[in-house]
Formats: sequence, C-alpha cells, structure tokens
Amino acid sequence: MARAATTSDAFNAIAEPQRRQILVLLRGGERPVTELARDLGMTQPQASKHLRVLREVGLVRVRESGKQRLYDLDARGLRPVHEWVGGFERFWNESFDRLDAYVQELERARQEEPHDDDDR
Amino acid sequence: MARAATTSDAFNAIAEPQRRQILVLLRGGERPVTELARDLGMTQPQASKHLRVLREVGLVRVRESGKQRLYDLDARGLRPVHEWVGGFERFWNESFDRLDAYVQELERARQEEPHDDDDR
DNA sequence: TCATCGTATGCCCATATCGGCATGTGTCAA
DNA sequence: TTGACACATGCCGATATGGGCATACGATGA
Repeated sequence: MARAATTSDAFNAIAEPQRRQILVLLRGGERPVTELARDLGMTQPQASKHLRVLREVGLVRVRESGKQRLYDLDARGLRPVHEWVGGFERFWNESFDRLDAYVQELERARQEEPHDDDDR
Repeated sequence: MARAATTSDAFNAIAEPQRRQILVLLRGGERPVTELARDLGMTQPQASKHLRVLREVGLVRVRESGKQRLYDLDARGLRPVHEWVGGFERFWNESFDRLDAYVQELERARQEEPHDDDDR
C-alpha cells in the first residue's frame, strides 16, 4: 500500500498547507474559485483540485451562482480532529518537566560512564 | 512534486492512523518498541518506522535502557495543531445555521432569478 | 449560434509513502 | 566468543500525490 488517500479523512485533508489556507480564507465567508486561487497565489486548477479534496471529506460545500461556484466552509469535520488533539492537552504542559527529567538523564549518563550519546 | 513528507510537520505525521494510535498509547507512559508493536498488532519494523517519523517531527523521545529503547511522548508539537483547528471552533457550531441558510438559499434560487453579486 | 468567462478534468512526471521481508547493529548473558 | 534478544535499516513494489499544462464543460451574453 501507499499513503492513505488525502480524501480518507479530515486528518489527511488538512495535512496539506494550501488546503489549510483555503479553509482559513473561507472563514471570511463563501468565495469563488478564482478569487481563492488569486489570494493564495496558486493556479486555478490547483485551487479546484484542493477544493475537490476538501469537498470530498466534507469540509466545504459548493453553491452555484451563475458561472461561478461559491465554496463555503463546513467546519464540522474538524471537530473530531480538535477532540483527538485535545486529548493531549495536559501533556504538552507536563512535557517541560519530562524534558527536564530527560536532560538530567543524559547528564547522569554522561558522567557515570564514558559512553557516547548521539542525538541531533 | 509529490505529497509533502510525513516528517515535514505534525500535521502530516498524525495523518497516519497507526501513528495516532502510538501517540495515544504513549500517554500511558514510555514503552519499548516491541510492546507497542504487539499492542497495536503491527510488525516490529513497522512500529520502528512509524516511531522514526514521530521522532523526526519531535512528537516522541527515545531513551536507551539496556537492549530496549523506551519511547516517550512529547506532545508539545501537537499544540500548534490544536490551536489551528481551534480557530474553527465557533464555526462548527454555527454550521447548522449555515446549513439552514444554505438550504434556503437553494430554495430561493430555484424560484428567483440568479443575481450576480460579488461580496468582499 | 458563437465567443467568453469561470471551473473542472485529464495527463504526465517526480517523489515518497507504507507494507513485507531480510538483514545489519548493538547489548547482555553464559 | 557465541548466541539470543531488541531494534533499526535497506530494498522492492504498488499507489496516489501535487504541480504544470492543455482542454473539456457549463452558463451567460451578444
């Protein structure tokens, strides 16, 4: 197998920076493709393709308005992501202490034995 | 170009389900590779590779303990993700109203004459 | 009907993924 | 030293990405 499809879920869809930018822009209200493309400095086909992905995972909706297609945000799909990540909320505070412990661990190891530790 | 590297940032790293599971397991404390692999029903090489990615984006740390390598969670890298997604928090509540508006819009458009307006 | 604008798609290419499998590396014990 | 154990890596294959570019498609207006 290869990497999971970008359309498999919100996690994969928002892994792509440009797609994230599109979503941010859409917080300001619905917009036509060309405008999004222009504002984000990408070509129209690119924008269309990204929007397709976002649409397939349900993060945006489309509405036809004459020649244009207005894309609108539907953030509900982001909620699971927020919740999953939120499950780690208390850990990223705690991490400082853990990091301390880790550093001390290294310190100690360095003095106990003339052992090479490589990290980058 | 192809898809961005999984190691390019936390967003890409956590796009992969198995990697998410590893992180969840590590909330329970540091663990050796084989144990993680067993608990998640994956092969050892698979676990090692996923851990490598997580390590490269800084979501886990390693500590040597005899023959074993204890992986430990470092959730700090998840904070940006949480914040980014959090920026949409009020939108996924509002979405229901929007959906309503959207439906009504369709209804109306079906009966009226489509009018060109460029907002923004 | 035809030209034009706004979008969506199709194709090609280079790249990196993830899985499977085999093997290399390092540590501990006898 | 040797062997067993815990991991890391290398290689292969199948797949889909994202960018560039050309083009097809649908709606509008002359």
